[in-house]
Amino acid sequence: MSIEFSRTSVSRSPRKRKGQGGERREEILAEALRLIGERGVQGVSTRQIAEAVGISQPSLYAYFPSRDAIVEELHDRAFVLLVQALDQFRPTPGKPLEQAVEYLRVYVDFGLQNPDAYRVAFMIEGAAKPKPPVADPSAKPAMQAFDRLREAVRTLHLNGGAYKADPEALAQCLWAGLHGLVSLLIARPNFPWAEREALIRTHLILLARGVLNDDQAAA
Amino acid sequence: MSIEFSRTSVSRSPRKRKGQGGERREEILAEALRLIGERGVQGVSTRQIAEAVGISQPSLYAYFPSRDAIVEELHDRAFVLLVQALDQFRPTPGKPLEQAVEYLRVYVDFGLQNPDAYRVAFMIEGAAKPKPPVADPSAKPAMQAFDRLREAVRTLHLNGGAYKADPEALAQCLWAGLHGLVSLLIARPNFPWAEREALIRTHLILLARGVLNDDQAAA
Amino acid sequence: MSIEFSRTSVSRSPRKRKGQGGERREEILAEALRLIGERGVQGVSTRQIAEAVGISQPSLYAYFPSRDAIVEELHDRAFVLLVQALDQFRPTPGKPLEQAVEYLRVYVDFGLQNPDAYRVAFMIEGAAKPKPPVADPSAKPAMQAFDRLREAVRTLHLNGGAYKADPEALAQCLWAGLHGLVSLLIARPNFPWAEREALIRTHLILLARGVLNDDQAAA
Amino acid sequence: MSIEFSRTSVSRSPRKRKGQGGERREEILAEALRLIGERGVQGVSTRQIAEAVGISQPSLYAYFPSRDAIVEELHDRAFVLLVQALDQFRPTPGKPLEQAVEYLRVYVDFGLQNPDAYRVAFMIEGAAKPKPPVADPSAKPAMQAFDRLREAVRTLHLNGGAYKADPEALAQCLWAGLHGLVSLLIARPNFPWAEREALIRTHLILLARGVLNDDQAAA
DNA sequence: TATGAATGAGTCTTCATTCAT
DNA sequence: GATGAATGAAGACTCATTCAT
Repeated sequence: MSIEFSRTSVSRSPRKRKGQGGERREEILAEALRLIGERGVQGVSTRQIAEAVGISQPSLYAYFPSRDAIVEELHDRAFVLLVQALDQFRPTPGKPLEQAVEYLRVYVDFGLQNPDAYRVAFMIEGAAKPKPPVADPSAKPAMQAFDRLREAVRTLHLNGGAYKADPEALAQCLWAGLHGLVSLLIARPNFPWAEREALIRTHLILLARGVLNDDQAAA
Repeated sequence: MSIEFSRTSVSRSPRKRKGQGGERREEILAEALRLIGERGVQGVSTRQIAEAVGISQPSLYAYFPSRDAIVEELHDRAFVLLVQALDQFRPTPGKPLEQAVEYLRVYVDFGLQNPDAYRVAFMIEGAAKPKPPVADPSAKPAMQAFDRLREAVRTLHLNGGAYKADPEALAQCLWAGLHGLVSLLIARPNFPWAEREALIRTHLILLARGVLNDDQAAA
Repeated sequence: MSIEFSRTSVSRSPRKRKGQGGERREEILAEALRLIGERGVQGVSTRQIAEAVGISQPSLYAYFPSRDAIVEELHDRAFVLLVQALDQFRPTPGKPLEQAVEYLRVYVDFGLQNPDAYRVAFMIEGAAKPKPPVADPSAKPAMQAFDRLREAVRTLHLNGGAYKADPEALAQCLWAGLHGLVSLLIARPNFPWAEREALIRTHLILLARGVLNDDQAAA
Repeated sequence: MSIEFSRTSVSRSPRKRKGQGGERREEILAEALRLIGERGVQGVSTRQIAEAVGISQPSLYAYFPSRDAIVEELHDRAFVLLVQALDQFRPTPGKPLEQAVEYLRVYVDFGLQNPDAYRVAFMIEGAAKPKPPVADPSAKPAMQAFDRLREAVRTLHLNGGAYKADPEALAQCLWAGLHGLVSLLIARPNFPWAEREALIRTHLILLARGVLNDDQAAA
């Protein structure tokens, strides 16, 4: 699963061999993401992107107003992809906990299979710009992604029992737990990790059970 | 709790008003850390550090052979500090789980009280340099920090019961869980987090219980 | 005779007032050569070159990948020019020795009329980089220049008599003799040299006769 | 034959182990010369010299007013050494030409055995400073060295016959011939030189015969 | 005699961006 | 759409030198 987007939706007529509006744009995004994966967000320059795409440096500015705009778009798209992946999940019948583990696994797999996208989405140590908080936060793809986790928590409890802890907090714990594993696996590939499959499964069960049985936790 | 070390407390002779050997060095490290917290590792230049300290750019090179050496020292120091914080923990009598929560809380508090240090230690999206793996990895402070978590898992089980899951994997899950929360709280201060105290407590209980009762998890 | 090449004469379209593709490039090379003549290879910086050309420092890098690339191009061009000069020589009828003197005079005149080029070609005290020896050395312009001297020695003997000494060694002596005079005249303009014309003529006759009559030398 | 100087003449009392006035000075000169041989005149910094000697950078300025002063002293000393070498020559009985060849050989051997000194003396592409011509040029060691060659020419002709060419010009030709070979052998060690012994001998015979028989040359 | 500290000027090079074409 | 040319600002780093100690 690579991070190429709905290039199908834009246009079809193969008039020009190259360029063709949206395609170039996609190409730029794809190369930028690839390079970011290789060298980190700050390590990628417009020069490098342009060269990788095969266009001149200023030509980038025909598609994006600035370098940051490229990164930002990749950022947003990554969340869209994550949401898509989560939404495509269809649980296999079984115990709620197993279903939850399967669901969380989608998150983990997304991160591990799209490390570049995940990096761009969650791991850029940006200038921590005090960006004016968005008017409608839920509109931002980032929030949509978190919504899924919130729903997951609700679902778990609908099927499993009442909870005591704040469900919002529980969802945030879930997110933190997932993010911790994914980000460390991506960022520290040389760490002497335990066998990956067992590690992930152990982690997910730990998290899911924690959410499911939070009544005991708060006790 | 700032990232200054005892070595500053040693120098005695107040010969020079400025500089005084190690002081300037500490000052450089402190300002560098502060700036990194503000702008990210890659966003800080030697120029900025020098200006912040109040010395000329070349003067930095009297104390450090390169910019990376500064970052590396901050990196190592951060781990040392973390280990120190963990080692200073003295449990209050009580249930093992509560003690564990208290212990993990040290990790979280360290990260939240030293966000810059934590950033430098765990959140730099380095070029992922394939640095030749160190001869004795356990010597690196980074590993020493993880050792504490490994011991924590062992302790939990000594007091609480046998486990089924790989204790190494469990320790890694613990780390991932802690890191996820700390790194997100640091990196996304604008996120609509739940009330912090409750959030942290919920998270730590979730993790500690998960480790303590992993026998059920693997069941 | 300046060190500009025919490639400048090709570009035709006077689209841009400045730059115009190759022209800027030639300008850079010309100014660099001039400055090197003034201050030595190591004494010239990209700043100075850029200023002399009237462009910004970074603009140099649109034409050359590095400072060394400029020097290298000047180096190679100097040899090309020397070879061209030697190849354009057409002997006036006369005694072989006189013809040889005329020919060697071309070498000397080239050096004295293009002191900067000669400096770059033969007198740069490089880091003596152990540059990996080129695969086909004869391809390098430097070798082509020496080939001309080798041929000169052969020609002298074809017309003049058999020799005993190694003709390769003789050619090298010739080169050394020529280079000694040219390089000293260039490098030590303040030395109380004898009248230049007489000096050169005496030197060239000495060398040519030495090559022509080497049979006696070895005797 | 290395380029250490009359350190004997300065002081003898071995009071201080190190330093002792002149010794440090000699050490500095020696290391500077060595480094220049390795990296070229412009490639050597005061930092490197100081480090090689084992003193601090500013300490150099206790012995020399500037970096250039070090180079200049090395320059002058090299000439002194060359003159010494030439003056120590004692001809073995034999033909004048053979004696001349032996004498010129001293020059060549000096250069090849002291390439660093020779470099500093004759091959630095200095800023070609328009140094105000010295009041009494013959006082400068450089001139003294050339005097020896002038005498050599005179001696050759005293023993061998009258000459037509200007003896001063002849001496300069001799110098140029010698310098050309030595400087090229030093500067281009990778050139495919003929067997060195034969090359040198051929060259010297060529030069000596040229001077001896210049009457024919001018004919 | 020696030096630790410091620096202004300078090194080469890369950056994101603009503009006329 | 696209680009060749250009640039101000900044990047890390080295230089020879000074000065108070």
